[in-house]
Amino acid sequence: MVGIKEIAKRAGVSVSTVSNVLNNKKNVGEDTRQRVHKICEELSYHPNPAGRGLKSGKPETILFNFSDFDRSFYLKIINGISDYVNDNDYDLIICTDKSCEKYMNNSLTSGSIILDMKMRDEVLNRIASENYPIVVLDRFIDNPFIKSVVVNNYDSMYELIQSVVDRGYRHFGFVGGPEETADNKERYQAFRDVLAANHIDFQQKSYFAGNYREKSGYTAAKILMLSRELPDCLVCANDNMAIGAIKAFRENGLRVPQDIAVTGFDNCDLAEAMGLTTISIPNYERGYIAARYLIENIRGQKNTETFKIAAKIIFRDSVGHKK
Amino acid sequence: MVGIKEIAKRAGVSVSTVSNVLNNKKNVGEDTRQRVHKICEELSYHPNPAGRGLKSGKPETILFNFSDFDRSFYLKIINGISDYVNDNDYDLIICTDKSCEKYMNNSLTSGSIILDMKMRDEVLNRIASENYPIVVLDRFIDNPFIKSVVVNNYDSMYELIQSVVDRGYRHFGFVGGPEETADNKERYQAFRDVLAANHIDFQQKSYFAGNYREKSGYTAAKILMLSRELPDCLVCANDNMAIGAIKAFRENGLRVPQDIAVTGFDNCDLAEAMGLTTISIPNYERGYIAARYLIENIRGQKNTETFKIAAKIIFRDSVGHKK
DNA sequence: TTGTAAGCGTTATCAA
DNA sequence: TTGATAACGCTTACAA
Repeated sequence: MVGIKEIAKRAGVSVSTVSNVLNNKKNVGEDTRQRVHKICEELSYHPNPAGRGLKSGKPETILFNFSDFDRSFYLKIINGISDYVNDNDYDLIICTDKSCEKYMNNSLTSGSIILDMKMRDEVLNRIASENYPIVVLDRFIDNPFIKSVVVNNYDSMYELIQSVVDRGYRHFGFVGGPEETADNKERYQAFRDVLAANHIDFQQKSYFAGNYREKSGYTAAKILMLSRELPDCLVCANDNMAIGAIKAFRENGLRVPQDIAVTGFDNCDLAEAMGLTTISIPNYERGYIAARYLIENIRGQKNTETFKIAAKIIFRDSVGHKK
Repeated sequence: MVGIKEIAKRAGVSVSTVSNVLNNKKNVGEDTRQRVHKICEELSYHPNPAGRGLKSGKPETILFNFSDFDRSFYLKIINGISDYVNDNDYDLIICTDKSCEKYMNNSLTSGSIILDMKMRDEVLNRIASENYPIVVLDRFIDNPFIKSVVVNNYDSMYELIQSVVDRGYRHFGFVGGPEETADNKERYQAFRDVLAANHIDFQQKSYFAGNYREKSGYTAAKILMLSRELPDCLVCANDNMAIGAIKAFRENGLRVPQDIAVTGFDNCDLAEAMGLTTISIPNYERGYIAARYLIENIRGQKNTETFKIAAKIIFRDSVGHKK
């Protein structure tokens, strides 16, 4: 592995001069600069971030952490993060599991964006500091060094369900996501609040606990079909589960929306093809904004007010009009 | 940031003892071991990989590099890599752009899996070495330290097109991917070879150059519809472009497959919903296998024979039977 | 304008 | 069973 010493030797200068060239310090002669650059080029030398970070603690790199491979819109979030980060001359590394804690220190990365729910709040509270800011997606943490970027789940879900009620639907089922997650709680609460506001009854037996995966929506629908009376409309806390439910209904000869309407949340790639009524989350923008706040905070700003992203309701064929 | 010194001080021992505890050396007293572990726990201390890598050069971490966010099956590849890597007590970091070269050295990572075509062969040839093995996906590099894991594009495409010919189709169009990529070349070659074997004429004007994005398939179809005579079947080098083409056809009132059949390659999420006849690449397995070979080579094996993954043909409604 | 040397957090060697 | 110390690749005072 070619290092700074090798470059220095070949250029006939000291390592500090090479370092100065690479860090664009002005105290170095033009000819020396040229020579060093040329040699670095030839040997395709890249400073080792390990050595660099160890010393200076300013590793122009940020970390993104996620782990749910079933949620394909994550790629859009990564895309948004990646674009902002590149435009601002930072690097991005992504970790997909708990081991990312090892990289969350300011000799390797200068801040993190966290999406993985497996990363506990308490751990983040311990790691976040004056010189290691963190941005969390889809949850709220009250900490002066952690900024939350969340989707406005409540308002958009409220509006969607109210529209469905306006179309004449009165009997609802609900398939929830992981119960401890903030977004699931808000989506469910909005759903319940609309029903209450419209004096519509909802029984606990019509609630199905899922995990945001397609399979769990499929299973919920199968169970639902065993019951005596089907609801008019099955509200799902995300698209994957809604799609699973639609598949189950169709397999059993039920028509969507004539026999039962279905709604989702996310507007994933498949939602359009399946004709699913859902709520569109601007994922690219979400990543972009998260990266922007993180880098601003790394650069000294202290903005940790929670940011709420607006979502957009999209009506498609999976909901009709009930006379 | 809490480091080994802090732990040593609190435990009343030297840094080397702490290091020995953390690396499970046997030359340390049981009580000392316990005490050190307890303190690490309390402070949630993780050894800094920068310092560690710098010294020992054995950073149980591998790197994955990709950058095309439009290809959502990449998540499945990452999933496969992640699972194998975790099962073998390695860590995974992912880089999405050229800056990953910085992390491709054995003080930070011990090997890489490369999917991004923007990473040039010559660069990889320079980086790969005895103690930095590389696995490349979807391309072939002849280097004793680089293993290629590729999809058997040719055989599966050949079989698919022959089946389409068997169903009576005789007039073909082709939408290609980036011309320099190996997979596009093989898919196109198989296509041409089937036509030749069946004495079917193919004119250059029926070839459309795309870039694997949906938009380019859409555009190709739009252009195609301007020509006097439509082919019976439009063969696309991947699903995204096939889906773009189908959308364009439908917008113009053409029915698939009655007016024109369409085939893809990849079996992406949308393919099923769109009823697209395509070739299924086992992506999870692809990632898993790539990670397996990489880690085996890191551990001293020297297996750089090219590995070909079999793909599976899936007939759906986008191809019918031509009388 | 350039070079010397200390120090970043860790592991490895060797002495105690 | 432990501890002192050099070394890893790099940056940064500071000296020349």
